[in-house]
Amino acid sequence: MPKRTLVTAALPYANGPIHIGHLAGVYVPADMYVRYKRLKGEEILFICGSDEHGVPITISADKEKVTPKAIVDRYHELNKKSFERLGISFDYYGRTSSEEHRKVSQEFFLHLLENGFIDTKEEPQLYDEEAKMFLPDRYVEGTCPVCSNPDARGDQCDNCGTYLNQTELINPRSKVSGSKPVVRPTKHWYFKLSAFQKDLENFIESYAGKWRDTVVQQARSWLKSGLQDRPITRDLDWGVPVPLEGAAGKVLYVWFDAPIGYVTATKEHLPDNWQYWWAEDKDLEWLCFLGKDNIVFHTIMFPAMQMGYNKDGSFTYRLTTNVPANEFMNLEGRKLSKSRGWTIEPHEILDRYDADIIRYTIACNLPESKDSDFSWKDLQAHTNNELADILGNYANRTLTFVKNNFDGKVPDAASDEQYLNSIGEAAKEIGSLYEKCRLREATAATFDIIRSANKYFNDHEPWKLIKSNRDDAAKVLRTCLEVLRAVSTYIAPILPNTSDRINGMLSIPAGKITWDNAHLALLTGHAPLGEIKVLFPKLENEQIEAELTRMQEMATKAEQQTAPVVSNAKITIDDFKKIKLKTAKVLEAEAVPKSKKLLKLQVAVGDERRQIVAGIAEKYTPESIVGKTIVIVANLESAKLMGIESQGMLLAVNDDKGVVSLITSEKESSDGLEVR
RNA sequence: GGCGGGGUAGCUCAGUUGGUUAGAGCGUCGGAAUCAUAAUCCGUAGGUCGUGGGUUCAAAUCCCUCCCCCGCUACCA
Repeated sequence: MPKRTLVTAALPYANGPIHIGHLAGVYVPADMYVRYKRLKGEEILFICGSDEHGVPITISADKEKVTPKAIVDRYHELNKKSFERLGISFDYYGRTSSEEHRKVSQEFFLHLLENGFIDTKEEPQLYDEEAKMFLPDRYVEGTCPVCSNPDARGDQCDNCGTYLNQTELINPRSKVSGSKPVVRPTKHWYFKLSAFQKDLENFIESYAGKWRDTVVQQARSWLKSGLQDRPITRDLDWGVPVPLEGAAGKVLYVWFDAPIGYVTATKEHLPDNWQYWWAEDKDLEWLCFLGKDNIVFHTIMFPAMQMGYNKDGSFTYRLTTNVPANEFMNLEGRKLSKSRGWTIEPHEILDRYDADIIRYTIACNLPESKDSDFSWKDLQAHTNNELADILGNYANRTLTFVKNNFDGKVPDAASDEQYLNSIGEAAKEIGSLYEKCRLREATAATFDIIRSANKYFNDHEPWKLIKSNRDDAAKVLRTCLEVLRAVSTYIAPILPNTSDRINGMLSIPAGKITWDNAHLALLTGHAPLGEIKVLFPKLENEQIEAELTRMQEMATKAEQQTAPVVSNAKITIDDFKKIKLKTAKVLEAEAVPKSKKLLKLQVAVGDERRQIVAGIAEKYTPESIVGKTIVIVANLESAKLMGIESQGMLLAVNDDKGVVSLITSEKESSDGLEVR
């Protein structure tokens, strides 16, 4: 069988639009790789699709009072469209809510069950008697047992950050009916991940030194900690139903069914031939493009699932042969965050910007070895200084020169083979960078070729030759045109639209030229060229400023929406009198172990001694606070923070970066005095 | 808190089996040229390689401390 490569890109979660971070981490690099391979004439299949199950989607649906299907339909279509507009050239873009995916996932589950890698466990879980359903973590709210926040979620308390088990919540309430849920035993299915410890260690070590270091290290880190069996079912009605008797209301956990989506999509695309891309075969490679948050699922979880499936020998899945995971891309120096309004979504900006300039800016800043940054000024700089000035201007000066001096026809002259061959050599180097998934370097090296072409034009001064020796000028321009044609191939993985546009101006049909023959002289003398168009108009400062302003506005708006509602209602003096503020002298202070922010203080309030736990450790050391006279709220209900009782609260000036300064009394005053 | 990754020129990033004056692109400054979207080409300046220590004849590179950023994770390696 011929050597072939399956490329998958992590399935975007259909609970929102993809953003520029996804593009940089996964889809642009995957697409560049795939397009390169196609130009090499290699057999390749590029698979992706929407990941459409899981609790966050049902929560969004509840919030909007629509069905989960309505949510995933919306974002599936939106994202699919965005990918098309960006030229991400999937061979097939599936979705995990499809009927085929249900079948494939259930078959996978049953096969693992038969092979003995799935267990069941009974465990207590909260059940909503009114809604008649078990409640997944996030469907329960209640009082946090650690910090007493009344609105902690079943999986985590947003106030103190503690991860919780839903049964730990005090006064739990169902988000579905509002009623108080009861604890009931429920059965869940577990994948025996622990059984694959040894096999996975061998698997990962066999790729040590070949895969990116960060990927191997991350996987090792998981293995070192010892693998635990993981639950693969949840009580939910949105997802792939567990195909067993007595499993009503149980669906497969999204982490289990999502990677199977790669198989499903292949099957839907090639119903009769999908095994060609999935059956173990030394000539078949499988590359998983994904972001760093996804490494564990593709190096540990899914390989283990495949190993379990393969055990009986009826079908042997190809395990991944490379996981070129990327780090994250920040935006204007800050982390991307949809909830903070700090994001760029392709469907928003593709009306204003050529997809290729976005692809190029991303390609120049791929977060291959560490987090990188996307900024509008950077987009402007790359567009104006490189795309317009180096590539666009090279095309323009060459074509215009031919138009003005050679009647707009390819000069009928021999080209400079030595120079063309040197370009062919450079392209070989670039090819090996693509093979190694060093795509940012490949991008830079590609533009070095175009820089050399500008230099060639300069050095040979055809504008002088045309007056003294027309034949020599013809040779130079013929060469420059051939180089432009070659360049249109070399840029195709990065700038597919631009490549087509250049081919159009050269009047050559796309498709006949390969990566390996692109440097050969392939034009025909006297062939007329097409209409010359400017490839990249420059981006003006005003336009970039407008984008920055727009982003600030979005962020401000998001902040206002999420900011806690501060009541503007006036309070009476009597209300204020309810709060007893007193001075207190700090006698002792120590850091609370295992906490970042907390200090445990012993304070004197008059004759009384109190213990107060305060979140000021990031700004104050225990030593620096001992002896200070501070202000506390003396009649606050006591609370437990990290299991330590706190009898009161101290006052301090806060800003968004945390506590800035304690409120102390200006003059030395004794403790226990009232503050008014 | 634990684990993993990162902290190198104004900006975005390369660079570790330790070894001559630490690299690239962009930006800066100067020059050449004028075919071209004033676009190109050549040259210049600019870094105590996060901090503090250690190993070594020699450290951006190896070891240790600490600080900062990112991801994963949560009675836990």
